[in-house]
Amino acid sequence: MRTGRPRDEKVRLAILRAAQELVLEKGYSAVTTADVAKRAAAGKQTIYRWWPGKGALVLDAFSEWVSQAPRMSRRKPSLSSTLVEFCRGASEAAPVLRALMAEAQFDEDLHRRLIAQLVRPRGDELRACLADRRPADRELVVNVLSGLVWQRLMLNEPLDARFVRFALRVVQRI
Amino acid sequence: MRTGRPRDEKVRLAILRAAQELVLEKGYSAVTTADVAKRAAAGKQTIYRWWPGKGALVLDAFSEWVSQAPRMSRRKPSLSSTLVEFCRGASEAAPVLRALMAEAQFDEDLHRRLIAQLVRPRGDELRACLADRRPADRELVVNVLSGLVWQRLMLNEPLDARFVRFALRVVQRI
Amino acid sequence: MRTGRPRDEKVRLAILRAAQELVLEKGYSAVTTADVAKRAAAGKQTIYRWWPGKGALVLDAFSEWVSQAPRMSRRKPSLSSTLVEFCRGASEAAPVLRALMAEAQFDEDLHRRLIAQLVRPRGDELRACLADRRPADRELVVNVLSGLVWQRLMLNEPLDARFVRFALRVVQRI
Amino acid sequence: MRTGRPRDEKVRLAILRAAQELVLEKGYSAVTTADVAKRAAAGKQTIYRWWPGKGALVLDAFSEWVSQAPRMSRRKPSLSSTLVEFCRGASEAAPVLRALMAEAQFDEDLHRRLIAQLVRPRGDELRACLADRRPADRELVVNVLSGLVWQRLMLNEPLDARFVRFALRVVQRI
DNA sequence: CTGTAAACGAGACGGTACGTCAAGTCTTACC
DNA sequence: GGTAAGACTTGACGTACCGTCTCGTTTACAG
Repeated sequence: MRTGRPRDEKVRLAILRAAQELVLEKGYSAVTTADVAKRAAAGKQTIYRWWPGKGALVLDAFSEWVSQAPRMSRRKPSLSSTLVEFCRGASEAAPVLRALMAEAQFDEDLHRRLIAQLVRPRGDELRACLADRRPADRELVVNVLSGLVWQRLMLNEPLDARFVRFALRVVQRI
Repeated sequence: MRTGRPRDEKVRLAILRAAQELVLEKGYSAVTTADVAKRAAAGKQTIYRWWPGKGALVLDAFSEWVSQAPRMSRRKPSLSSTLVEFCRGASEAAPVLRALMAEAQFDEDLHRRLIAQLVRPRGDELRACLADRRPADRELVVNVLSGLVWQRLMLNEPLDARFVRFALRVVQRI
Repeated sequence: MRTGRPRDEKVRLAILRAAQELVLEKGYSAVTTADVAKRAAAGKQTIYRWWPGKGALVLDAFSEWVSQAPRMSRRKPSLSSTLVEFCRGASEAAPVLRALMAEAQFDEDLHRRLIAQLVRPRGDELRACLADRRPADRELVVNVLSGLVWQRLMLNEPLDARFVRFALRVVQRI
Repeated sequence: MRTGRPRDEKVRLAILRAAQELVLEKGYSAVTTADVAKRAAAGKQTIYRWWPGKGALVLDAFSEWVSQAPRMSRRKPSLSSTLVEFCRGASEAAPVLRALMAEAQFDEDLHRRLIAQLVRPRGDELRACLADRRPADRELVVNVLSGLVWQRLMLNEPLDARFVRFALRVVQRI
């Protein structure tokens, strides 16, 4: 049986919400774990008990945010609509995504989490839209598309409609 | 006319060499400007007088390194040989490139320098190999290739021969 | 009438024993209430329910220890033998006594407890050996002797036989 | 030759003054190194560069304070006047002295500093007043007097005129 | 040859974030 | 209501790195 005081879900949510708000307000690098604790009316120690650092915390905060917009559609979505939606989300969260990917370059653990929580799921979504392609082609397309998107993010170029058309044109050629 | 003591070229080179050595030995994030100054038998101030920070310094250090292997060939190189060479270089310097691109996400100025000194030149090299393609296609291919490479770097996946074959296959389809 | 579960004497003793052991093993300041709880297989709350803090707990732990060596002698003991015994005890427990007196300087409540449980009883023992002196002299001697001992403790100087001779010489002069 | 930027005397004094002021205002344990740094408009690191911690800093701050009241008298002062002066100073600074002696019980280095900077000098002053006594007696008296004073401090009892008379009576008997 | 002005090595400095630690309180389920 | 377990808030701690500053010294060029 589990003993001791159970983890307080309200505190967990308050921390995630505070992290998200602060990052949106001031940007990733201007936020400190102490700021988040303050805003969440929590102790710094509580944050460090459950997350290894700012990166993993912010990643969780935005992972939950993404998950709150569930993909309900029962039917297989089209590639183009998925890509549009994909770029819209990435565009909104661009500063956070850039910061997380950057931080992950300095932090092996965060790198793993980032891939598992953000990179892979998005790849899988794309893959799901390409069920009718041959497996080898599918990987090609997924790699090219996500490569284009991440490059665009890191080079701080817009992920707009023009980009989506560009990407789709590339894919049709393959 | 400029008066005062002129900049000491030996010092400049010692700093660049020290930066390069230390980054190769301990990795980008484990090196501080103070470390570089110490190793180069220079003062921290001398570093900050000529570079805005660690990022720009390391970028310069590795730009010079890259330039030391000049592309001598007078004749237009093939895309595949260029890509092979490209990946070989990127693979060797992968940890530094990852760190610089990451740091650039937090530093507007470094971001500009990185694009001007590393990203754009490499794009131009690729473009030069694609002189026979239609301009629109050329951009497509350059984008896709550099997207694939940077993604590979940031996800810490190998830029090996298998990857080169993969990339070339993609390009041939376009 | 008292309701609810009565205080568990075994727990009380386990806590006191754990506190004593740990303080002897690692020293007062290296021990935390959490450590004591762990060793005693008790909860931190149980400690804080019955003692205001580490200081009072350790004081109790060592008060009991001291009391376990009860002074049985029915006849009035001599000053010199009392002093010898006094110094022997103080010497053994010196680190704890130093720490408790130190802690008491930052904690009003512990200060009172320390005086009531350790300082005053020892003064009274001395007083009992000086029944044949004039009251005013008696206070003089008690003050001088306990002053010498506490000073010796706080300055971390030995309370050895040489010191006892020294102290007795002082007293004979008064 | 001394190289590098020399230590800034103004900063050193600002830190000592800030430490002294804050300790007098809020009491030793309510003051943190960060507070002192803030008040002195200094960096925390600057404090830790020159002092091992709060204890040594406060000790220095009050050592200087004591030294600013120099004993100018060329002629040998009387024991009683020295003792009066002694008690007056100890009485004023009582809270700080108690805290420092307490802290020193947990900190070997501070203990040494405290003895060298405060305990020994005061003992020497007393010794100087007892030049006409036999050496063995002298030590006796010095020990008894300082023992009485420190005990009085640690037990938080007043070092008033009554105490001085008491102490002098003791000494005359020896 | 001499004065001036910038470069330089050394390292102190103010500032800020970090991650850890202990103290004391609170919340479960069990007894 | 006592108890074990352990999560919680709070706040000090000491460290690390950043970029600036302030010394004394060195080096070129100007007068």
